[in-house]
Amino acid sequence: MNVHSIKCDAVTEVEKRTAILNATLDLISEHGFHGAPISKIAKQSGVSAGIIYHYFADKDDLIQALYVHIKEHLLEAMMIGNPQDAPWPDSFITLWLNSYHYYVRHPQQTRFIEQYENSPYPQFEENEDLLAKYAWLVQLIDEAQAKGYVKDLPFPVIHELTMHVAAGLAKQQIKGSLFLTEDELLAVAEACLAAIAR
Amino acid sequence: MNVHSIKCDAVTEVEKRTAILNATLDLISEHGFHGAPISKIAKQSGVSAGIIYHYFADKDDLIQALYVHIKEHLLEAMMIGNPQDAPWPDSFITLWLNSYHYYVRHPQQTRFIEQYENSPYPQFEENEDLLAKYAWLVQLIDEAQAKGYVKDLPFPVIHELTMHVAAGLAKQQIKGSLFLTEDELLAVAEACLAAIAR
Amino acid sequence: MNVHSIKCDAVTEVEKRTAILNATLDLISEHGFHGAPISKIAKQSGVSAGIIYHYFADKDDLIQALYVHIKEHLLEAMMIGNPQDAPWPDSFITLWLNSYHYYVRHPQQTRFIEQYENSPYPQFEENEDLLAKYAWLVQLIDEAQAKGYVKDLPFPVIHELTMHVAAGLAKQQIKGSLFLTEDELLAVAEACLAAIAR
Amino acid sequence: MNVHSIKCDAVTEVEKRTAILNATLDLISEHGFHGAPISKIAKQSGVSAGIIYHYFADKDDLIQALYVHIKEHLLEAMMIGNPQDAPWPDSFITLWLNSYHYYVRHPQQTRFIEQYENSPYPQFEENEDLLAKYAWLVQLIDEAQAKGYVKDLPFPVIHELTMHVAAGLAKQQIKGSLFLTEDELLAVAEACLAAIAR
DNA sequence: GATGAATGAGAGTTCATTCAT
DNA sequence: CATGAATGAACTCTCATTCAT
Repeated sequence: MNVHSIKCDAVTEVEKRTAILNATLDLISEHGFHGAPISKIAKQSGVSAGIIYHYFADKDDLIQALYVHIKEHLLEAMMIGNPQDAPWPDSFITLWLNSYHYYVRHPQQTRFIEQYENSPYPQFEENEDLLAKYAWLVQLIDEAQAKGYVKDLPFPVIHELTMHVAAGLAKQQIKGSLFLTEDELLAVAEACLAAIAR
Repeated sequence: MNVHSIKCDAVTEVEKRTAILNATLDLISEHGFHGAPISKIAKQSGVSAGIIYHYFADKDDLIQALYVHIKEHLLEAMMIGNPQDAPWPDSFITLWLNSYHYYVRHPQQTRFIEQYENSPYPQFEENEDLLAKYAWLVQLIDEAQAKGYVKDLPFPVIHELTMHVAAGLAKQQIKGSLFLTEDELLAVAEACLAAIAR
Repeated sequence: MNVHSIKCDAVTEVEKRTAILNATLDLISEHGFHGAPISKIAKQSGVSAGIIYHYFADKDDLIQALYVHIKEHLLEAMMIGNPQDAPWPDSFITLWLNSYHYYVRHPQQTRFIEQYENSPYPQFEENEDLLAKYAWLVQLIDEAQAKGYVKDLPFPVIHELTMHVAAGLAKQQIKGSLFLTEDELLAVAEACLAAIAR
Repeated sequence: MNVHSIKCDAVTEVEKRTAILNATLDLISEHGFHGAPISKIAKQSGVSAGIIYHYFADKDDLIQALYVHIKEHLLEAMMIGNPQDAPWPDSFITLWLNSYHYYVRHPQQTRFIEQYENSPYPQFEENEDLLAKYAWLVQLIDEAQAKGYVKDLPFPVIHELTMHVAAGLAKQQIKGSLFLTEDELLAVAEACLAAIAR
C-alpha cells in the first residue's frame, strides 16, 4: 500500500461514512425510524451491513452522529452574512431568516431533526460539543438583553418564541400545508422580534 | 342477564379499552414507539395481547385512537372558563394559559402528542372529526383579525406563534430544563399576544 | 315452550346447521382451509362463533361433516335416471355423465372435495357410513366384471380410470382451462368405457 | 480464503437451501400445510428461522420453489429410456410406467404435489418455465394424434385419461389401500392406452 | 340455547448485530 | 478492510376454543 492508495483509502473512508449518513437521513426522513433498518441503509449507501459497525458503534451511535452532523450544518447556515457582527435588530432578522431558509431548503434534515428531538433518543441531546458550538447564540441574546432590546426571559423561552417558530413554519411549508410570500415571511420574522422586544 | 349486569358489562368493556389506551400512553410517552410492543401494552393494561385486536383494528389504529382521545381532552381543557365568550385579549390569554397548563399537568400526553406529530404516522392527522372540533379556534382568531386586533397572517402562522410556543415551553418544563414562575408565564403569554397584535 | 316453538326451533336448528355448513363450503372452496377461520364462518352464516361448537365438536368435525354431506349429495346425483337398473354399458355412461355434471354444476363442492381428499384430514376418509352408501357402486362394477364386460382389475383401479377422470376434467372446466362440447363429453365417457372394457 | 474453502462455501449454501426444501417436503407431505410452520422447518433443517428468508422471499415462495423443484425431477424421471425417441405405443407405455414409478418411489413428493395442486396456491401453477419444460410432452401427444394413433381430444383430456391415472393409483399404493403386481400394472398402462387409442 | 369477549399459544416475518471468510 | 450469511429474540397479528352472562 503506497501513499496514493492511503490517500485514496482515506477519501474512500470519508465518502463511505458520508454515504452511510446520507442513506440514513434519506430513509429516516422519508419513512421514520421504523423504516430505516441497517440492511436498507447498507443497500442504499452501497456498502455492506457489516462495515457500518466499523464507522459507528451501533445504530444509536449512527443516528446521534447524523444528528450532530446536521446541527453543525444548520449552525453554519445560521451564520451566513455574519449576523453576530450586525447591530440589533438586523442581527436577529438575519438569523431568523437564515434558520428558516435552512429548514425549508433541507426538508429531510428538518424532518429528521424534529423526529429525533421528539423521540426518546435525546438522552444524548445534551451533547457537550454541540452546546459549546451554540454558545455564541446564547451570548448574542444575552447581549441584546443587557442592552435593553430584549425582554428578560430565560434563553429557552426566547428561543421558543423565535427560532423554533421558524422551524415549525418550515415544517408546514415542507408538508405543503402552508405557503408564505417573502413579505409574509418578513412579517413573521418581525412578529417574532415583537414577541421578545422589551 | 339483568339490567345491572348489562351496565357492568358496558363499564367493563369501556374500562378495558381505556386501560389499553392508558398503558399505550404510559409506554410510548416513556419509551417511545419502539418501547411499546403490544406484548408490554397487554401486560401493563392487564389484558391479553389478543383482545387488543378486538378493540382496535391494529397497532396503528390504537395509536391514532389514542391521539384523537388526547386531542379531545386538550380541547376541553382549552375551553375552561369559556374563553370564546370573553372579549379580546382576555380570551387569548385564558386560552394560552389553559393550553400551557394542560401540557404541564399532562406530561405523558404532551410527550405523546409531540412524538406522534413528528413521526411519519400523521397521514391520519387530517382527521376530519378532529379538525371540525377545532374549528371554533380558527373562528376565534378569524374574528379577532376582522376586528383589527390580530395581524392578517394565515392561521397556522398565528398558531405557531402562540399555542405551539405553549407546548414547546411545557415540554421543556416537563424535561426539567426550564422553570417558569407565574409572573414569567404571564409575561410569555403577553409576548405571544404581542407577536400577533396588529 | 309449546309445540309450535318446538317445531320452529327444530327448523331453526337444522337451518342454522345448514347455514354453517354452507358458509364453511363457501370459504374453504374459495380461500382454502387457511382462509376459513371459525370467526369468518360465524359471520358469514349469521351465527355466533360459540354456537358452532354446539353443532360440531370442533373444526375438524365440522369439516368432516361437510365432506360427508357433500359426498351424500354426489351419490344422489349419480343415481339420477337409476343407472343401476339399466343394462351395461348404458348404466356406466349414465353414471359417468351424472358424476361429471354434478362436479361441473357444483364447483364449490368439487373444489372442496379435492382439497379435502388431498389434505392430511382423510384419516377420516374411511368413514364407514359413507363406504356403506357407496357399496352399490362397487357391486355394480363387480357384476359387470362377472358378466365379462369389464377387465378384472381392482375396484380402485376401475374407479381411477373412470369416475376420477370425470372429476379431473370437471375441475379443469371449473377453472376455465378446458371446455368440452356435449359430443366431446360423450367421447370421453366412451374412452373411459374403452379403458376398462375387456 | 483458498480454493477449497470457496468450494465448501458454495456447497454449504446450496446444501442449506436443499436442507430447507427437504425439511419443507418432509413436513408438508407428512402433516400438511398446517403442520409445517417455519419454526419446525427451521428446526428440522438445522438452520435458524431467520435464514430461511435469505433463501426465499416468504413461505409461499419457498413452497412454490419446492413445487417447481419436484416437477423438474418428475420430468427427468419421465424421460428415462428416452421415450420421446421410441415409436408409438412403446413411447407411451414407457412414459406411463416412468411416471408411475416416480410417484410410487417418491411418496412424499407425490403427496406434496397433490396437496399443492388442489390448494388455492396454484395461482402460480401457470409457471412459465415449467410449462416450457413440459412442452415436449404436449408435442409427443400431438404427433401421435397427427399419425392417427390417438383420439382427437384436447391435451388436458388425454393427460387426465393417462398420466393422471398413474398419479392417482400411486397415491393409493402409497396409502397402502392398493397393491398392483407388475402384470396388473402393465394391464393398467394398456388400459390407459386403450382409452385414448383411436 | 346463544352470545361474543377473552385467552394465549403460535403463526410468519424482521432486524440489530456478529463473525468466519 | 470488507462481506453478507447466520443468528435468535422480538415483533405484530391470528385463531380455535372457552365460558360468564
